[in-house]
Amino acid sequence: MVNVFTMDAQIDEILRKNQLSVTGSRKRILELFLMSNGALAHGDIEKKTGEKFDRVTVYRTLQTFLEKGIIHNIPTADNSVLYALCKDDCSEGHHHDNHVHFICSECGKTICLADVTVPEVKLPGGFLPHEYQMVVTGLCKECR
Amino acid sequence: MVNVFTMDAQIDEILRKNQLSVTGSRKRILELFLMSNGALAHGDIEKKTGEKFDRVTVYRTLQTFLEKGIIHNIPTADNSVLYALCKDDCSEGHHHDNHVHFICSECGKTICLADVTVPEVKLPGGFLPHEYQMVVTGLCKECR
DNA sequence: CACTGGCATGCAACTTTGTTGCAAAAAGAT
DNA sequence: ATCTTTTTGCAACAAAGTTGCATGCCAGTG
Ligand SMILES: [Mn+2]
Ligand SMILES: [Mn+2]
Ligand SMILES: [Zn+2]
Ligand SMILES: [Zn+2]
Repeated sequence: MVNVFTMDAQIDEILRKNQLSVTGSRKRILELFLMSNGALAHGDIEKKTGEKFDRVTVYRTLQTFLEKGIIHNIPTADNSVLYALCKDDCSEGHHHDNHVHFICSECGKTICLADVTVPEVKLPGGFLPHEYQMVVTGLCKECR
Repeated sequence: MVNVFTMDAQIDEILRKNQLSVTGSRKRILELFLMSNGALAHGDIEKKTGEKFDRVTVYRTLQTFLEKGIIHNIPTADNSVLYALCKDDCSEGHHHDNHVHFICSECGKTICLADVTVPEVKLPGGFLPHEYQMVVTGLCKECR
């Protein structure tokens, strides 16, 4: 059971820290990310907020969160775009979410494995790496 | 300069080997993959084939190639869907393309690093891994 | 608490991307 | 050359994402 009081305060703090005005849609969408232990797609958010907010507002809110470094997006092999909360020390333009992502092929859930760091690999000469990303598919705890 | 004669024969062979009838669109799209050293998006193919084939045909051809294991798709953090040729020993359903993919943030090219194998990482208890995928962003040889 | 400038939202209209059913055309087999 | 099966193009549709603009709400000021 999640403590609603502290979550509300947390949401406010995140928005303030990023110099964003505290609005209904931003609070709600941030709440959804905090409640979910996994990643969310645009469609998930639309479903969970119902008719409360316009589709366009959801797009713009996600875009804003991305730019501020509140969320990061996750590479997937299909065309789906997934977003997940960043750790505390991510900031505009500079992310530290170099952790592995796990996608369950059964339930479809995508989970940030915050404790599993992406290993760096040696590249052939000429390539100048900037960021390493890793996605593992398989079965999650519940589905195996 | 690419030898057109051998490429044509190669295209035929690939299609035959996968029990696909040899048609104009399949030949042309396969040719594009063989000529390009990187990955292609649906949009790239549409641009390069011009008005020659219907959009729907391109979608269906890519779908067929995917199912047959002629191409594989590449995870990306944005919403783009990328495809690249599989190695010879890929077959329907069973891919061996466990190599790292490099995306140049300057020119946008995506390259299969066929010789760089994706490292396996140790996951927290409960997760049952099936496939590991890795994407590296940075600057390619030409852009650095 | 009321006022106000600037930012966020909703709406409408539009573009882009992807899907489906079906008839015509092309490919492969005999 | 003829027949059967597969592939293609077209049309219509559905889903996903974008843009401009008027209205509404937020945060700061007095
Ligand atoms: Mn993550
Ligand atoms: Mn590849
Ligand atoms: Zn699962
Ligand atoms: Zn480049």
